[in-house]
Amino acid sequence: MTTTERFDPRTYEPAWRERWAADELYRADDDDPRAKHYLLTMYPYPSGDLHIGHWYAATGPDIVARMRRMQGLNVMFPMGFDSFGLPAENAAIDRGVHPWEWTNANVDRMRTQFRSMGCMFDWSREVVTHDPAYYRWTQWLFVQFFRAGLAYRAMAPVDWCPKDQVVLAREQVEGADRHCWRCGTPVIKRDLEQWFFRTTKYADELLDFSKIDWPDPIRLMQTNWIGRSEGAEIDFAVEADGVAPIRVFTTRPDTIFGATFMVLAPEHPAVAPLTAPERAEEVAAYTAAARRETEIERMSTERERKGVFIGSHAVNPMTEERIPIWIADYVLPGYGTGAIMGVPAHDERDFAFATRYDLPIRYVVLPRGGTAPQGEAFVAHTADEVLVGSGDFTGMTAAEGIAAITAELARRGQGEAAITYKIRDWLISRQRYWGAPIPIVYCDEHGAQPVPEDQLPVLLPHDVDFAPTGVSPLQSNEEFLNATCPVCAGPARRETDTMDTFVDSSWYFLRYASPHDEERAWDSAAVEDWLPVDLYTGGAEHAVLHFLYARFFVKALRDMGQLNFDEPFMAVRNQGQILGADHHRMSKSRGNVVNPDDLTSRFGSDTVRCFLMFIGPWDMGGPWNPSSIEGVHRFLGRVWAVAQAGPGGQPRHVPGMPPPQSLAGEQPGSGGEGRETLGAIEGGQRGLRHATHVAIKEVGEDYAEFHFNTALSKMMGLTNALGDARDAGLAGTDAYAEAVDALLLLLAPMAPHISEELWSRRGKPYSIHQQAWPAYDAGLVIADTIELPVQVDGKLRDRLVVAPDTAPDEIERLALASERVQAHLKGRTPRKVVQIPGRLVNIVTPKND
RNA sequence: GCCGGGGUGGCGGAAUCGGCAGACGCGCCGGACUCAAAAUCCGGUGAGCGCAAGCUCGUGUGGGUUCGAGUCCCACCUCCGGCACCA
Repeated sequence: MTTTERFDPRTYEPAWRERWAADELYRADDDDPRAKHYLLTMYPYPSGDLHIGHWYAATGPDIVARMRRMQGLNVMFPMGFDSFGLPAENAAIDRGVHPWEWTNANVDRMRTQFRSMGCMFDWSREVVTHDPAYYRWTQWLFVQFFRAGLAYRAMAPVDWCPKDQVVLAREQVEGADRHCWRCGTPVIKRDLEQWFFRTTKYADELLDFSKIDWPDPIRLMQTNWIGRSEGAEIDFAVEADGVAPIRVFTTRPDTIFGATFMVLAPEHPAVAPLTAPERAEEVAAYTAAARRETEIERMSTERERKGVFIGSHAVNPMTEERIPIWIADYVLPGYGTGAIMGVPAHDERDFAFATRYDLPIRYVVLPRGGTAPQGEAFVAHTADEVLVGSGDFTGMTAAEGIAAITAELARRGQGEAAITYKIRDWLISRQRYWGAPIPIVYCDEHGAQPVPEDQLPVLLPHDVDFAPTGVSPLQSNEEFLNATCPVCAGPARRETDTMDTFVDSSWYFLRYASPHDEERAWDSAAVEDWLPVDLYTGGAEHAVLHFLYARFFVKALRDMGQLNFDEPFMAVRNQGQILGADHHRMSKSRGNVVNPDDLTSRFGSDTVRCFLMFIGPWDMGGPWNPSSIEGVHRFLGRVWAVAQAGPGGQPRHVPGMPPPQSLAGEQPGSGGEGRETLGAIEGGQRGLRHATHVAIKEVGEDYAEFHFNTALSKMMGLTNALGDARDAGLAGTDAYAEAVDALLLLLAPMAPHISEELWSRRGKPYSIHQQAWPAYDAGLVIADTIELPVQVDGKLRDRLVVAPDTAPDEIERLALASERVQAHLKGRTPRKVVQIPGRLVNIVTPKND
């Protein structure tokens, strides 16, 4: 060994990255005999530059991937780009750059930036969704969905973003003001013919999380989004010739005796035939107003619960009473049957409506022995409510009433038990250019026909007019428009909408298994070997978008016989979001985006990685505050020093860093007596080995649980112990060498460069990233002595230092013998002594008086 | 309004099958080195009282259970995220 140079990551980091890449160190081989392990982190949208959030999101799973590989698994950790999407098209409109050029330039730049992170991505499997070699198969999948009846075209009231000039999926409309997820503009409703995927078919199965290990918040969000409600559908006859009974949905059939009116959504098909002539004008005005109103305007009138009586009556099948039929926009056309029975006594919305329009309110379910409340609806529903004024059903509990009334209606053919869901089918067509064209042609004779599979991909034409007009730019290209009907070979028109980019990302994780296959979307053997993904990481903001769509895709493809598993991702972990220093989401417009390049050029990649992992719990994120990055850099500098300390307690001088041990053992009060690690050093090599093996155990456990911040703090602890050991003259010992080797191996996943560099300098075989993960010795994890706190009445009064296996009787004797304990006992005899083995002793004094 | 997650030193955060609150780091104070500075190293650092030994208080607020509560229970306050009239 020669004199250690100054710690400067810039001198070795790029060289190691080049060597790893040249050696294809991270390539996942299909034929590798070790157990396959598929670890995936969400691929990014190529917006232009990598920002600090990308680093944060990728470093966590990279650490786990590296550890798993050291633990002997054949790990695949791929990366790619979700490269279709609106920003590319907006760049074309704003700057006149073609989306193809813009996107390719961004992908190239971000790929380079990604490589500077030192992640173990297997770039040989890269997937880029705007590549025709990829979207060919996205289109092929659409055709399979179409043939399976899971893709269909329908006229529907849809959410339309007036700024982006495009329809949106329900999942892409956010907030109380119903704004576009991308640009924030409030959406409006339009009736348009659109393409849908039949996600509702899988509503029930999507509620089943029993096979997967996902974060509770995501499971809850999906469960709420799917919104399963059990109840009944009930037919109400109407007093009008030739009009069928109106079917309502309710979760509370037990309250039917309190149904004193009916409300239809303004869009309900029975409104027209049931509107009395004298009410026609008012009904038309109300319906037109409801159609015209934006969601914001509807919100502002939310509490008013306005509606119009349409002049007809229905008959309550239980009371046989005539009840008026109203329309109101608080009844939604797309949920349930678009019609409700109004039970004002037991529903707050119905109550407000009945109060406004002076409709009868009749309480039919009450607490046992209770009386009707005044001025409010009674909506409680527990085992303690009973039916009143409900004919033969009076006296039943609410639960019994639900079952009995549903059964009676079914017996009469007037209803049945029913389940409804909030989830709607996924609207996937977009009136934009930069996406995979929907592979459909329209023939006058044969209607919508899928493009034959051997004609895929339907290529995006280069030459179109990007100006947003509300119809797809593809309509401006005549050559693209004209097609041939696959049935009759006659002239046909091509579909010009493209697919939602979430379709691309609903199967990209399958493509990684065989990314270069030109014959099919994926090689079944490879997919069966690698899939499902063992562990997937990404942002929780995709809870009801990507995370739900991907599950739908896998279930649908399973039923088509294309896949043999039920869930795409066996385990999911969500990272938190790094916010700007201003506590707002990072965005170019806010100017709060942090560029990692500035940091890496100063501190190197390892420091930035470690710092990001040290900020706090990985799933929490938080506002950007780089103030403590220097501390993490100093830590790596200490690792650099202790790993290269020479034997004989004479650490080498590090140029630029004065010898840190210059005071050791000479200056009172400066030798580290206050250090917690001193106990370890006093125990000599055994103490250092104890510290080493505790670290091996705990760092491994922390990594596996994504607790990177505490893992790093424990490695700091081991490094400090090494510093003390060096200062105590242990630098040449076996225990010291073992501790340094262990520290480097533990650090390798988080700081891959410095660990490789120091490993190499210690003359160890290349590469540290191919070494086995260290094992700990359980015997060495146990300390020689433990310190037991001694409390009197729950307050700390003294400490005992004993061997871990000291008998309880002996501990009690020692505790009671303590002078400080005796001082607090003041001669009293303890009432009892509580001992928690290995944790503490508490001496309880007699109660006063 | 409904659902979910949080509130711990000056700061980021540790510690929850109830058991030494504040690990680790930042910042700050003091010291070593230096002509000086930077860098580095060593020590101190929750608050109050005390010369000290030590004592008291202290995890959003108010109650409770317990030998013992940041952790459990009840009632609140507050911040963040999700949903948006779902019958």
